[in-house]
Amino acid sequence: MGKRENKSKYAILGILNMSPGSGYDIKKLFEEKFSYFWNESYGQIYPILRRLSAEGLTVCSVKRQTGKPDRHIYSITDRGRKVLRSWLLEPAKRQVGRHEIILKLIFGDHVTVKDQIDQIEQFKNHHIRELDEMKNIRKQLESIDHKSVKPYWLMSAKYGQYLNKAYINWADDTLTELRRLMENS
Amino acid sequence: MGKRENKSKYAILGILNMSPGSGYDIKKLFEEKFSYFWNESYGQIYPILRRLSAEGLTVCSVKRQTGKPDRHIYSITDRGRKVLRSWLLEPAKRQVGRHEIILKLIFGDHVTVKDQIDQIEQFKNHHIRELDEMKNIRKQLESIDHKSVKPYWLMSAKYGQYLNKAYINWADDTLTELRRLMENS
DNA sequence: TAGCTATATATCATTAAGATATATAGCTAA
DNA sequence: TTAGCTATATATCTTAATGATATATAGCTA
Repeated sequence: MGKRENKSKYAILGILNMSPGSGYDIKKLFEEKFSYFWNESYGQIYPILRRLSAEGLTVCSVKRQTGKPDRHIYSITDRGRKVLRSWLLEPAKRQVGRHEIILKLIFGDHVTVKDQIDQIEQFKNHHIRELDEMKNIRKQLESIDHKSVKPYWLMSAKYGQYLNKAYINWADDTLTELRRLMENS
Repeated sequence: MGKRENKSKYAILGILNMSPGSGYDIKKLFEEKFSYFWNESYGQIYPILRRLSAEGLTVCSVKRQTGKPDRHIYSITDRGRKVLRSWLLEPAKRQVGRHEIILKLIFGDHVTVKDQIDQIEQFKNHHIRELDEMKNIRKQLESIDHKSVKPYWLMSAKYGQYLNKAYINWADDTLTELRRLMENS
């Protein structure tokens, strides 16, 4: 049994709880501020916004514009806040995720060790860049001084740092191993 | 542009390249040996197996059984191996993944700090258990002595260890921060 | 004997991701 | 100057992926 939940629904409610906005605003926010740990597509956002209003969890007001399409601005309702809250209290489910790099490693007695090394190096470089971005985000966050909200954003930036460091350390470890394999062959 | 790729297709080809098997075998293998970094559902496996055979990347032989449904055993072909190989050489794409725990943290100025602490503690416990499993897997791998294949499995077990340690360390860090927040309020 | 597990294939409904369609305005580089 | 890019804004379509369920039999166990 165990109903299948639409996570996007709660993610969107959460955003609207921070401040009202349009589908376009929501998408932009996910891209700019959440992209390291969450994404939403228009294919989810627009239909869900309509459904949320139909369910009374949000209300929509239309702002006419000239030249550009009208802005549909959604705000969360008290019912919406209640639904969001009960989701926040449920234990967070872990999503397994697909770690392509590991699949390729395991299947890769099929390619050369040199090819494997290239793979891992690209992987490592990606995470070095991402770690760097995380450090910048953290620096920016530490400079602002918005009580109450700030600590949570800081924690999430740290999350990114911890993870990226783990990826990089694993890559280094694996690269030494692979280089040893290459020499002994 | 940039075609959308079906990763499951390559994952399944990779499994069949290790040894021929049925859809059921493939599912079981993913659950037993890959579940920490990759999963496949029947909804993907069976249609893809048929498609692979239609494309000449696998061949299927039927083994009649009494009482149980016939076993459809798929083997990879040379063309299949070529397709797999070219995928293995492409740079592994990173999937962003949805880190529910972070969403809940950021949205959670809405629940009590105590609730947040409970969330993070559950998260931490989950990863402590998983780290433990990883250590066992690694111990088992180190006891076997299958040249050539073993190192890749070991590297993937280490990957799990590095990641789980990062999750646990982040959780500890975050918990101290949350407890400080609770005291100062 | 009722319920659970294992074997085995198959499909269905959702959920999610990614790409594209439509339309206008403003900016920029050939 | 005009062709192309970026930004604003909504909307939809296809494909991929997940999770649940259907069907059917055998063997084990409480």
